[in-house]
Amino acid sequence: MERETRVRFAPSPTGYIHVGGARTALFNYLFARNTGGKFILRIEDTDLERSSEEAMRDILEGLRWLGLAWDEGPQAGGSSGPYFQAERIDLYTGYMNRLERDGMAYRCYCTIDELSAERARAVAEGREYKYGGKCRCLTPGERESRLQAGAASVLRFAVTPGTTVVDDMVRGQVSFDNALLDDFVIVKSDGMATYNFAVVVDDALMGITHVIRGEDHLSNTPRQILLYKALGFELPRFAHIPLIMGPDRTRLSKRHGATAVTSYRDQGILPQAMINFLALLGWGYGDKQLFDMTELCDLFNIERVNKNPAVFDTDKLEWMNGQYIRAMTSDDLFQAGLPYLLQAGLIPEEPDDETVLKSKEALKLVQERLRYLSEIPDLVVFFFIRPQGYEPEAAEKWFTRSQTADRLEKLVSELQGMEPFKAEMIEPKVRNLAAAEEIKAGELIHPVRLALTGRKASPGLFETMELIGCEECIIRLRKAAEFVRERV
RNA sequence: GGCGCUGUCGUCUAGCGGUUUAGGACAUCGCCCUUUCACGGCGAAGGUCGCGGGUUCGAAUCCCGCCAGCGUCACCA
Repeated sequence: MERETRVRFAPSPTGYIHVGGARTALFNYLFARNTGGKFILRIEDTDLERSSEEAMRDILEGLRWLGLAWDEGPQAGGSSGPYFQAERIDLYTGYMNRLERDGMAYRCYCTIDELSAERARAVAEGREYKYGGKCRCLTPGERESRLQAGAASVLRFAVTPGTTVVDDMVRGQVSFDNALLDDFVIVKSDGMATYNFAVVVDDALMGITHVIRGEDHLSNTPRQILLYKALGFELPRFAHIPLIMGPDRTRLSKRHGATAVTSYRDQGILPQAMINFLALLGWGYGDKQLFDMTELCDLFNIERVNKNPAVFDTDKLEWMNGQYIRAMTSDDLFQAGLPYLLQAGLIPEEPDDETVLKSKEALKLVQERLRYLSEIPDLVVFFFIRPQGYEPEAAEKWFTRSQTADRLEKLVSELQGMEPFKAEMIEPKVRNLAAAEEIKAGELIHPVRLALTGRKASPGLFETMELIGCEECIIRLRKAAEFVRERV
């Protein structure tokens, strides 16, 4: 029996969660579910300067919204905590000391100023900069005297010559010459472990079996492998997934507009659509385009992740969102649309049954034209509020002749007292009137639509009329007739 | 600059030496449906598979070189 797979998503709470991070989290999640393993969330919050409570909340909220539930981590608990790196710092000291004692790491007394001067010099001379290993050659005596003097120091890992190969599940074998790695810092002068050191210890202690992360970490991997070996930890499998880029093919950033997961939520992207879209960025399964989470968990396979970076293009996301919106039940659509109706002030905080019913009907009528939930208010206003004006372009076309006013009024008398006021009964009335007037149905339908909705486009006219209601239709038709007369 | 990764329609991708006149999806355009807008259906356009060599009877698929893009080179994670 193989060891249970354990993967982790380890964001640092230095900013909101963006689509790239979400995609990394998703692939980890899918891998865990696919292999029957555990998905762990660890917060890398050791950079107190840049970490914030707010970013933390955004990350948790974003993951939860996407449905990427973590098996272990903040608010979920687990037996390999703590899950905040800031609370794990004591765990590192033993390992630091061991490396130093075993001579695999050494104290370096070079100051930041010295080093940056050295680097500046190298850059000025067009050489590449690499730490020279000056302090590696300190004699025991020199070390002792610096220690006595209480000089500040960092701990550097003593890289030994050779080649380190990363056996990557998506990229295959990638080898690095150790000579190109300088003696990197593993403990900062304040005693805190650096990222490279901390991840290794954390991942090892948490029993992480597969490290799935962005390709930007690939070049750090040989250093980490060296550390795993030095510490005697079992190596995890690595999988470096391609980066997500902006349309200009540079790494996606705020510059490219909306990249925050929560901003898509606010625009009314459904989490299922976001998940589906993200999954298809770097992964695919034949010609199939639409996958729900269950299918994804079932079919996901890290070996099928492709190596090339993908451009984040929301066209397809919008289409997918439309697909998912159309697949919603009336109740689900109402629940999802409610915040938008509320925010637009179209319905009260605690709507009565009649309003709820009407809202559901309205949403049903616009369901197939939605791409974002945020489009809802604009598409349904006229069901709730009498039009305040008419789209000029449409008025120009349909509201220019006095006959139109006559016809609108004739329709009013047709409609008066109609009972029940149903689409299938309204339709013949309108069509018959058009016939009687010897005009095509459209010639009447268009002005009526404009009169009732103020728009040139709307859901089917007869269904729209039914929902607006007989009385209100009559009022609107009369107002429009009046408007036309004044205009001509 | 060193190192590393990547390179198939505008975008996401299928393709793993022959059944490929390179397939699908989004976007675009056209037609149909139709009271409008959508939805849906049908169809079109769009790729000299980064470029150049080679291997092979045969290459998008294998090899080499080049070019381009990206990533990474911190006491940041």
